[in-house]
Amino acid sequence: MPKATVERLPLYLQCLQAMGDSETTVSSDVLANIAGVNSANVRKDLSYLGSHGVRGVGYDRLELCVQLRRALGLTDKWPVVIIGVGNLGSALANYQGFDPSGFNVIGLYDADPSKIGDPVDGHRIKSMEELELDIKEHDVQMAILTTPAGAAQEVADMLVGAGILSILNFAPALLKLPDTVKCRQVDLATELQILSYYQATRTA
Amino acid sequence: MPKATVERLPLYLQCLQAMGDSETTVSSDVLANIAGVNSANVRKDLSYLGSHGVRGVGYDRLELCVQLRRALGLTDKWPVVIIGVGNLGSALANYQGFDPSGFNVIGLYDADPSKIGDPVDGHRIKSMEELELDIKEHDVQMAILTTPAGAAQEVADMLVGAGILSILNFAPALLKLPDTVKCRQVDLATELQILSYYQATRTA
DNA sequence: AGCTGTGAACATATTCACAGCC
DNA sequence: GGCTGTGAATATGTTCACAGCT
Repeated sequence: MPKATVERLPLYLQCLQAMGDSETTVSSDVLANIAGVNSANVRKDLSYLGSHGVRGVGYDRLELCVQLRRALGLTDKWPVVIIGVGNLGSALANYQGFDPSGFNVIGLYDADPSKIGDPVDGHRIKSMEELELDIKEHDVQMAILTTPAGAAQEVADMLVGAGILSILNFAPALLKLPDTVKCRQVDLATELQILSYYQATRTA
Repeated sequence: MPKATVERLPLYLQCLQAMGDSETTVSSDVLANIAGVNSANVRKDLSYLGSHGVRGVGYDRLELCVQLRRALGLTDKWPVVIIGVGNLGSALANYQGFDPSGFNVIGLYDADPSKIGDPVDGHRIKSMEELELDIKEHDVQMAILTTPAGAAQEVADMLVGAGILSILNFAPALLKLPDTVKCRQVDLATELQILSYYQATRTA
């Protein structure tokens, strides 16, 4: 499946879920409008699912959700760990969308001994030693990194050593990782700077 | 400038800044390695800056930083507002990277009357009425949206009405905006789901 | 009539490969 | 020798346009 398509599938899923149960059927045109994409693009993307829309009608909304979830590997819940329980880590820990999206936060970890044991959204913050054990015990493959930039690489190395294969990195630091590990970087400064470019170009 | 290039410029800037003052000169090869990009790609990207690297030597690091910042429209600081001071909004308010990145948080706003006046990182949370006034008074063009999903569209409409032209949206909701307004969506569930796809494909 | 699925056309992005300069 | 800048080649992504099904 093309990279560009993979990156749009969650968007379609989000659109379909947001529509609610009012519609049983959705056309590529309607979905395209909500998602802000060309309708041919939607059809081509969905064709990779081996999806079967009905000509003259559209796609069955619920069946399409199931197919999207299957294609994205969301049939079972992935266990994930969150490392670094500062403001951002706490914010993510409190996020209510993990479960419906297909993920299960199994633990929060921090290097600061004074935080260990503190409650956050039904969890108690655990130590880095426990992190390594938990990853191995629960076969965790995905980690969310919300440490300060300075600690990110060190933690990442440990995660990789423990068997983590996918990292979602919110720390403003570029990680050096083996290419067996997939990483997505979410960076506030980067996003704002991209907006800045278009904002500046507008007036120029 | 190509969209793909614009989205890489902040990355280069981040790499150059992270290098510190040890190097006065950088080759496309070195930068490419740190950024995880092909070196021809780096050179082509930088050629849009009207940059002048020196053959046989490379680029002057500091001059390149200046050129990148200029190209991204970061010569002056952009005033930005943050709307929705929950966990995530607080996390962003405490982020130390705004100033060096070229942004200046001028205010935090929340719809919840019980929060108004609370201190967060040197600011006091203000009301939505003040938001509208502040935007007009300071000519603010960029807003960061960290409200709950349910409130996002309503707030966005207000922002657009007040004159905001760029929105960085962390709320898990797709905004319907006039096409004069540029929006970037940062969505945790989406990012994890993309990782899920690659994680699942790995074993399949 | 209304929609999907898809080949063909087009557009964008990446990489190669090398001439040209320091 | 070592690097940049860039045309040409390739790869990827998007959109058009329409045949084909219901």
